[in-house]
Amino acid sequence: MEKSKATIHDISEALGIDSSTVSRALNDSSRVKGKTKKKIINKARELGYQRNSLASKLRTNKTNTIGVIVPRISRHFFSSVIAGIEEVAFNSNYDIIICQSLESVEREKKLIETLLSNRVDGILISISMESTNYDHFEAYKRQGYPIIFFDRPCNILENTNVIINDFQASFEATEHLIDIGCKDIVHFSGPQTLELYKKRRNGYMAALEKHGILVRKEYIIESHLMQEDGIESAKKILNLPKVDSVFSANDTAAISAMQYLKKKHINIPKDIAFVGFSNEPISVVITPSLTTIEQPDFKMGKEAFKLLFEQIENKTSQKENKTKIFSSKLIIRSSTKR
Amino acid sequence: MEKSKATIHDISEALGIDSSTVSRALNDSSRVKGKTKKKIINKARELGYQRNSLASKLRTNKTNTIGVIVPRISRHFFSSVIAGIEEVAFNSNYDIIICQSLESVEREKKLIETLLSNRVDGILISISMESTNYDHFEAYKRQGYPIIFFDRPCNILENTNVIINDFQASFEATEHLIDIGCKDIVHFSGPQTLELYKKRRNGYMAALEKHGILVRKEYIIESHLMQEDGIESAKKILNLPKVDSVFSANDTAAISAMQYLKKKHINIPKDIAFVGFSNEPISVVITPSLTTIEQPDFKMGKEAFKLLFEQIENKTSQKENKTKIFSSKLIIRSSTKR
DNA sequence: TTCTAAAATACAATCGATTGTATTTTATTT
DNA sequence: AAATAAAATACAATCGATTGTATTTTAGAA
Repeated sequence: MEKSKATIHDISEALGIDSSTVSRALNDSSRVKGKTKKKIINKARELGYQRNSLASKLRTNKTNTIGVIVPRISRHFFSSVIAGIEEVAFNSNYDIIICQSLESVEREKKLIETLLSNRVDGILISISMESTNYDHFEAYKRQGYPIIFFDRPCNILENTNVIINDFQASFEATEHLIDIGCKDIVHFSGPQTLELYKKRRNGYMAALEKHGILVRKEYIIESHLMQEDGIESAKKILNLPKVDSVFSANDTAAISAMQYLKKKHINIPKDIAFVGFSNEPISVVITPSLTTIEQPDFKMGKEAFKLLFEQIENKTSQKENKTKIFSSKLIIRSSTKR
Repeated sequence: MEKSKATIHDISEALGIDSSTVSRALNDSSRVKGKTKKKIINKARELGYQRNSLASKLRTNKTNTIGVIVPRISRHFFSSVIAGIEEVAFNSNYDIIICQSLESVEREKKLIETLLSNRVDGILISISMESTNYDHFEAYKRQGYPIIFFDRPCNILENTNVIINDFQASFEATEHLIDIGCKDIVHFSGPQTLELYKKRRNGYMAALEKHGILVRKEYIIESHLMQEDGIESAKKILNLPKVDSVFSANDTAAISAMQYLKKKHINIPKDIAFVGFSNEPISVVITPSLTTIEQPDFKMGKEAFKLLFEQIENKTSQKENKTKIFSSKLIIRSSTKR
């Protein structure tokens, strides 16, 4: 009984004014004039009226809502991107639904289904590590459904990605290690199913090649780059003939590896120097502080929303690839100071 | 054109079967038997049918969705609580909408309005620091709207909170400092509008009193406990006559204060010992590692959802206070080792 | 074969808001 | 006062799915 909310029809009845007029009044239409409008608004307040968005969205076939899917919300990079998205979305009068895939494709697919069944106007997504094929994305894309990928791009036709120049960033990071005199450089790499990690690995390899350093397969350690993977990778390092530095494709793995090695009395950066990726807040707090790559997270979020917004509003340009590449910045800290 | 999705009526027409039967078939009702059901399901797949949840929710007046509002998703404690909520929600076939208030009441109110207009079945919330009065919550509560508070409780009548024993935890934390020989203990406190911070402060004071230590007002430094507040508070410490330790009501402020003091060549824990609150991942990485209080975040999330679920399903017991208090655990690390 | 019960499916109203069109009211002009 | 235009408001269909009730079909019994 208490749950039954007042509707425009209750207001309509109470005032003897048609519900269409009530609707227009509440939407501030010019077709209802001041006096009537005021009466309606007052009555609405009196009855504790609150618009039923479900009905409204159903009727108008527009939700003014977008879905945002990230691997995990606790990652600083992602929460910052979300902050950027929210800022612009708020100004454009869009709501956002935040979801986390937890790196599982299955969950990712289910989330997309849910978002679509709720008829969000578009989706911003950073795909999960588990995603090995892009068929489902391709299907949405083909239907002309507005969807934009950020950070972790998706290489399908006519697709829009918002990314950084991962190759270049990794190249610079690796070159920085070479500059300080490193030769035996390990790379912590992520799943090669993700374009992102391929590019980071390629950047690493290109830097080695440029400086005439042999690329050794066993010096590229692939994992999911989670905390526990960092420890495993650190153990593997200790079994390699000679290692003087690590370029990790993310901070999380770098940091847990550093901690493991510190416990084993290995001096960082003297014995092994470290470069991470993403500039998680933790990287400045750890001792030694971690050299890493800063991404323009907030700006990426803003841009991603803007591009999605364009796709939503002018249905025309959906087929165009508008990939936007941001540049990142190497932040040099103690973990590479010799 | 492409945006116009297939509906049950399209399936109905294509097969010459009434839409009501189609609806039942897709909902796996026993009123439609195997052969018809199969035909319908196949056609649905063929047409790329996808249920319109908006219509369904509107009709049934049930969304199977709850809203979760936290101050910020990037806080480890909150993202862990959310993980707990999601786990149980998933099993109960509920969707969750994650929102962040960013500690702003205005935003918080707007979020609640949006959630309600989308007719979520209930709300889980950890209120913002800015919230000074609970009128709006009281209103929902009075309407019998299912809403449960976690971590940061809301003291209104017949309300359910999922919290830890903040008084006890703070008492123990402070006593631990006393145990290691501290006497001049500063407390970093949060806004006293929040019950939570009052309790933490009271726990601190009670411990001092128990051990015959005078409570000095100027030793209680109140702020929003953000990163920049930690630095400000650290500066204030340096102006106090004598300080041998700090009990901070959260890790964030403790950590930024520690970093500031380290730069000023103050030895932690020798000169000043530190205890934080929440066990953020960063607290174990910083040097020295931070003694802090671990909260059962994941379990709290699970419990919060369960209680909300009960309220949603048996409308009867909504008026009952079922506050659940979890116990926390002091984790002793280097920042208090002498 | 006819009748009856049960099984299967169809009909039609409904959820709450929106919106194109129609109608009524008001104001203006002659 | 009548005619007309403009302003204000009412009517009714619609969005897509659900569901109580009614009807038709099928199967089994007499």
